[in-house]
Amino acid sequence: MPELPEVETIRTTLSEHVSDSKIEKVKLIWASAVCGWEDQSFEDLVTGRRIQTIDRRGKYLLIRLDSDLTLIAHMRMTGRLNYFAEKQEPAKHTHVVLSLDHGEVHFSDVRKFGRIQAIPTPLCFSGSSLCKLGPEPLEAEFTPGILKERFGKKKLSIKAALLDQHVLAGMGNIYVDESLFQAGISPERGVDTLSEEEISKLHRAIQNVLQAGIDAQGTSFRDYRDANGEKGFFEQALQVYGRGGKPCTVCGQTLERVRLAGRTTVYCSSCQK
DNA sequence: ACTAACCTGTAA
DNA sequence: TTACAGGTTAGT
Repeated sequence: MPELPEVETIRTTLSEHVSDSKIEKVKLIWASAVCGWEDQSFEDLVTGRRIQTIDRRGKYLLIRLDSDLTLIAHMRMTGRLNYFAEKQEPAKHTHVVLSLDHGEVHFSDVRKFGRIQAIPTPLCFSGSSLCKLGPEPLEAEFTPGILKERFGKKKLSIKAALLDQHVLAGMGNIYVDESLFQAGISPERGVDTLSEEEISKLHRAIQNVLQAGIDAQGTSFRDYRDANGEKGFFEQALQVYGRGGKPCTVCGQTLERVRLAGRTTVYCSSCQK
């Protein structure tokens, strides 16, 4: 489900409620959703800790606890983190309940792909999947030159390259298709065929689209909700994702729907070359 | 570089 | 009944 804008929205909406809260109790309804550290269980590590801040890296949430512990959470397709001010009976598909000194956080996930892993903070970027992630697309250090460098001399479609979290962190199927549309580049193009100008255009499109997604609090095409259970409204702004067979909003031509890099891909063969 | 696997729900 | 869904990983 969530890509960078959705994860960022969960981060901000959850932070508002839980910063400086103490986790008094951990209830595991489906224990495989969590992972402890070495021989210490998730419950033992987390119980009694205080939540400090929440960071984000790509599509990962980093929930910083005191005593140098971090919870690395990934929502995958349908994961949710919800905050409730009052004690709640866990809804269907809720796997973990964190009882705070005020309120509760519920982690739920219909498809059971999402995970929350407890790890010592100093090991966050060396001992986890975070260490190999590509650059953060909205940070100042991310330039067209860096994007070109990340593509290297790979022999990949631009669609596959942008979906690869080691190339660039945080993009998923929605925002890749939208960025390529805005840049006027066909998803089938090989990364090695892009000119400097096209890479610059793509760089700008990526930043525009992701920032617009954050401003709209994400895309709730299906399941996505923020920590308050609210939908995002970027769906209204989608130009291509989910619009295969419909007319292009710019030129009116019917949008193509193909399978690329294992994912459904929608684009306008007239506007995107 | 592609496919299957991990899961459940929904829509065709 | 089948195909497909916002993701990632481990296999060919």
